[in-house]
Amino acid sequence: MKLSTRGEYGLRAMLDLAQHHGEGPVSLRGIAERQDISEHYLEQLVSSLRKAGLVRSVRGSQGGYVLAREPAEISVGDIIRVLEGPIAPMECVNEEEPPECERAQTCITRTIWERVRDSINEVLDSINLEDLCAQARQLKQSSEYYMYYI
Amino acid sequence: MKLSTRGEYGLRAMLDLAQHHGEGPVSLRGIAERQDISEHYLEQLVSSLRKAGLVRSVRGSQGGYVLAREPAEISVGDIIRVLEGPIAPMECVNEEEPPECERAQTCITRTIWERVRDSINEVLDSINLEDLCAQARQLKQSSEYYMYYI
DNA sequence: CAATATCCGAGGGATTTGCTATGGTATTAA
DNA sequence: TTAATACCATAGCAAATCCCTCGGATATTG
Repeated sequence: MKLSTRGEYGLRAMLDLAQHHGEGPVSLRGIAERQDISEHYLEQLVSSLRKAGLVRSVRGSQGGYVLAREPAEISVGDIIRVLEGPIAPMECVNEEEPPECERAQTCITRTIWERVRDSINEVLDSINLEDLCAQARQLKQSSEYYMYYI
Repeated sequence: MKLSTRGEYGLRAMLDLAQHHGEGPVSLRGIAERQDISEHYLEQLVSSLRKAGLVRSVRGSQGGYVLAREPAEISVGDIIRVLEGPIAPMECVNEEEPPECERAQTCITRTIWERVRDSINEVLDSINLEDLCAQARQLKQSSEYYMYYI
């Protein structure tokens, strides 16, 4: 029941882009350094995000990536589902490619997994990148306040 | 973000025990046959459940396993956490063995995983074996009703 | 004693994860 | 033109995890 690093790194990269939103293209190298992620690995993740339409790329020197929509318009769920595939604690409740299962009609435990799936999606969809940016600003401010009084 | 077969099989085995609750020890072979699970593999799962105090064993001929508590007193969460380990979409929000993480104090995304973890636990803890038995009885009845009118 | 069970530890093949490596091509700012 | 960037594909691979299997030892009933 763990997320892989794809989701973790990808979300951190997207948050990084959100924090630089409006400042022009952000290079992969910059993200990789700030987030301490292998640049090459990150390339694979961002490629998925681009194909899914969550980021746009700007090629050439001084190029990089920008968010394809406003931070408030991109939910954590959008990002995680691109990088990890559809949320489903069991294959049998995969919303995109529901596999055949002869037990399907008589399976008691199945409704549990549906409820788990829905509740995860609800949480992930309730948080967007703007929320996370606001949280980051708040955290930064409170730590500066703390520094001031040392 | 998948559960392994440990959780799936283990829960089905526990449901099987709940459905035979009060009828004396149920053998692994019986469970394995009804649930179509390898008996040897099931043995390992049930061993964990026994060590966790969810089932009691009766050794020897005519032996088997019985639930250690009433079906209504055993939640799906109890079972899944024994077999899959503590629910945590990311290691950093593992409630039992929180790993050290230098980002911990400044990590924005962490709160997301905490909320996901809590919502999964909430769902799993809201369902117990008696609920599932009731659902199974209902399903059986409605299918018999259906058969009657064919 | 024989049959039926649980109990236990070791092992092992297949798959997935989390990268790294290689070697480019295409595009653009300066 | 040059440097900096995105873009692409393919391959490899060590480590971990998953999903069991195997071969017993031990306990209980009849």
